[in-house]
Amino acid sequence: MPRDDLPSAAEGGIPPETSDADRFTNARAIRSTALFEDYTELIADLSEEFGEARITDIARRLGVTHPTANKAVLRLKREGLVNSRPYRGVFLTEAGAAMARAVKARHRLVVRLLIAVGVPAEAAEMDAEGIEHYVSETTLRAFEAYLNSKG
Amino acid sequence: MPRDDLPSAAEGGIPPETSDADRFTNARAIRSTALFEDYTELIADLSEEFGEARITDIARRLGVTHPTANKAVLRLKREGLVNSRPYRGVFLTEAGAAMARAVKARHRLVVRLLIAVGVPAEAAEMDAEGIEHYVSETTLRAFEAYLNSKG
DNA sequence: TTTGAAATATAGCACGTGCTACATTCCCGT
DNA sequence: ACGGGAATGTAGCACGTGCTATATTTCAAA
Ligand SMILES: [Mn+2]
Ligand SMILES: [Mn+2]
Ligand SMILES: [Mn+2]
Ligand SMILES: [Mn+2]
Repeated sequence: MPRDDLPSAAEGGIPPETSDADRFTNARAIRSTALFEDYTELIADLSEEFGEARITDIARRLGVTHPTANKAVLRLKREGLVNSRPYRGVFLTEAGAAMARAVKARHRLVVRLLIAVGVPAEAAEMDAEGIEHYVSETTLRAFEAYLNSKG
Repeated sequence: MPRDDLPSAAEGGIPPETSDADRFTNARAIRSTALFEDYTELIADLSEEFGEARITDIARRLGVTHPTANKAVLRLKREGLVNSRPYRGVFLTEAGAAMARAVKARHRLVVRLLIAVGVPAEAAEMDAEGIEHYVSETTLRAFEAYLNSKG
């Protein structure tokens, strides 16, 4: 039977529109896609710079070892985000390229917003790498509106 | 030997102050502490509401199963952030309470900042749950300054 | 054309973070 | 005081994300 020496968490509160659990569940879901977002964005950058994305370059840019990058690329492949053949470069699929575009746009917008509210550029760049993944469409549009309403 | 049919990533660029790898490494480090931050903040909330934090309540608020919460609490304990005895509640240590205070302050500040730049309250609450963990001290101070410079 | 160093791949370890299934303990109502 | 349902704990699975060590492949210089 439920305890009742202490007030139950289930009773006594107006049911909030968004429960705590919803927020945390949302954050967990995003956490599991954040790595893919960073990879696709990076692969897009490398492809533009060098014409292809090599495992070694991916690993060095991310600050991980090659085996880690290689394993991640296999997961990206399984998810249909990249194409790759052994000992060759990694290339984004259409889905991967679409993700890369979205992530890059978000990344830039977050940095711009942070700088606009007075965050030093250095810190803005650093923090944006994590923040970007958690910014919803709604928030993104608000950032855009805010930046447009300025100089 | 290095390829040279394509320009190497190592050459040809001014060494940037903060490398890409630094940003990603920083984000990875934060990701590994984000869960602890959410737990300590939540345990502080439950302790204030009910006088103690029970595993079941923690699990329900986070939207995970009890075994998951239980295992996480064991990790928190190992890290010296909580005290707990079998079949009893979970209590923050001084270190845990300090973390909870810092995280809660950050959480609130992030929500306020988001709302201040025009993000709807609902989205601000949702996004802040992920964003909060990646906001550095520098950025935090910038947020404070920005909010003080407003009504 | 041979060959060796760089690049890439694979094997296997550690640990985190989730789950389900099952065991144990607690404590309220009777 | 005791019986049973709720709470808590534990075992074990899956998979992600990192690592080191080792094997394999590629390609440009000799
Ligand atoms: Mn990122
Ligand atoms: Mn990014
Ligand atoms: Mn959080
Ligand atoms: Mn929080």
